Amino acid sequence: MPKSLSLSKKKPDVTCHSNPNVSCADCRLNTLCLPISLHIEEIDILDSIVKRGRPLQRSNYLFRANDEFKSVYAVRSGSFKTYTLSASGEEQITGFYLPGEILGMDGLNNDFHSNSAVALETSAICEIPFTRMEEISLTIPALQRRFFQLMSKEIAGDQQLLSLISRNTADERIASFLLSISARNHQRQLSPTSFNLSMSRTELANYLGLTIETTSRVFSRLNKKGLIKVDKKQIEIIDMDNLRKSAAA
Amino acid sequence: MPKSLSLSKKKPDVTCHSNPNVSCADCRLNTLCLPISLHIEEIDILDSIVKRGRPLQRSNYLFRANDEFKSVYAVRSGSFKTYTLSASGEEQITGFYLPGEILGMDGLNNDFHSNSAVALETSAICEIPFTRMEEISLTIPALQRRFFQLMSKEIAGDQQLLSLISRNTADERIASFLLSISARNHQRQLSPTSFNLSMSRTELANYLGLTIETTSRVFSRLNKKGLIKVDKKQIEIIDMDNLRKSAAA
DNA sequence: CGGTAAGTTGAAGATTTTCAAGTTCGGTGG
DNA sequence: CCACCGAACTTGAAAATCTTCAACTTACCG
Repeated sequence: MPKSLSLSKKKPDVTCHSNPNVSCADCRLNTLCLPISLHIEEIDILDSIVKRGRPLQRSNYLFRANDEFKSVYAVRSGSFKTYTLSASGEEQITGFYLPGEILGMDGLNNDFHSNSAVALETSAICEIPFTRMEEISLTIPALQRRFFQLMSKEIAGDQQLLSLISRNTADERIASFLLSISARNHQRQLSPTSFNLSMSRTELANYLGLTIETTSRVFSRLNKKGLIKVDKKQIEIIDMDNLRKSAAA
Repeated sequence: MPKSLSLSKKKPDVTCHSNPNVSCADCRLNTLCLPISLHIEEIDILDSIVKRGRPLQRSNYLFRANDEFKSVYAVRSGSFKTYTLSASGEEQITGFYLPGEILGMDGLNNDFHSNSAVALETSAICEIPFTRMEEISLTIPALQRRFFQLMSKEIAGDQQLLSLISRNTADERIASFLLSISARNHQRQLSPTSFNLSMSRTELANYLGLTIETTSRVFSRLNKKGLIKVDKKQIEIIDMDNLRKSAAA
């Protein structure tokens, strides 16, 4: 996806969030990401342990299930999916992660990741070594609290998804999903009505507990009803009010 | 809510886990609960902030959605369900909690509980004031880590449930659920093959994303197949191997 | 002992899945 | 630059599972 890709090289450009030179203090995502509610000195300490690597290409793994848990990761640009394998070995997508969101917290349970994480497009991440973070958390209570919050939010998100899948129809699930992406884009100063889905229909179907055919049919239906305009992965929300009603359930 | 108020009267009976006088160090659940991997001195510090209250009766609330978040709770005896309300106001049960399990972590996100928690039977709990726990966590790294682990486990559990609901048939869901209860009982030195479900069919159906009728039919079917013996809420697992196969998917 | 809540069972209906056939897109090589 | 190939997606029709509606039985509580 045509997001950024600035491959460093040139002068520091603090406006571009995929630039590996941008510190947490300067990062335009720091109102969404881990640093929320930290003071500037605290942010600098956090910043000192963050590793900023080169971008991952589409379908590259950030970590795999059963990898040793060492770090959590903040999405700097691009997007990721995480998935677990079900008892029978099928992929179950557990989340999509956008810039400013944290992934990898599934690994704290027993020192190994239970999920795998894959880049859906060219993406950049900030790696936060967990042991280091734990150490500095002991001296920055706000950071400890923030991390608890993030995990709690993850739980809340999973529970909401659970409710969505277990109580709502296919149309409602897709509509809710689109509204979720819309809202998350809005938080990032991106258009809430026009965006590009970085995941395939298959991945979306999997996430929402549907088949690809049903998912495809729902997109066609919402398109025909005039609630959204679908052009492959490019989505435009035409009638937000009625899309909300479709999601309501 | 009728929390704390430890009645403490008679002589300490360390064998009974619903006795409010049992300290963490003596509690027979301390290999499951928060104290895992803490040293004895650390357990004593943790113990000093734990409030042990009188039992809650069936259908009493431990906390309600939108209550201010103050504490997390360890189940001492009995059992609880937690639930959220969906967009349309329907109850979505998010978990069942057995002795030694921790609930209430949904509240860290924004200082208010997103779930409500209700006793399914007469139950006792240990209340752990969260601010106090955060404070002592700063001096007991193992406790901080343990709490991260518990939250991570909660996430893993939710994701597994998600996968179960979104990929498995009604029979598989019920079979998996029974196996889960069986395993958790086993951890508590209770019979893994004979136990009493503390939740109603309606609650179980809700939790597994089914209707009560389907749930009832599945119980009848598993009973007829000779995998389990159902007598109201009393369940006996007759053929563990085939029950596992039924859950496999 | 009666009344209400909980659970069971049957039959019809509905949504989603499965199976199948196309279509479109995107990349690759000629 | 175009043609070709596979992957992704779309659409239709049949099949399956689950839900809904309904009637009935059983259990629980005062």
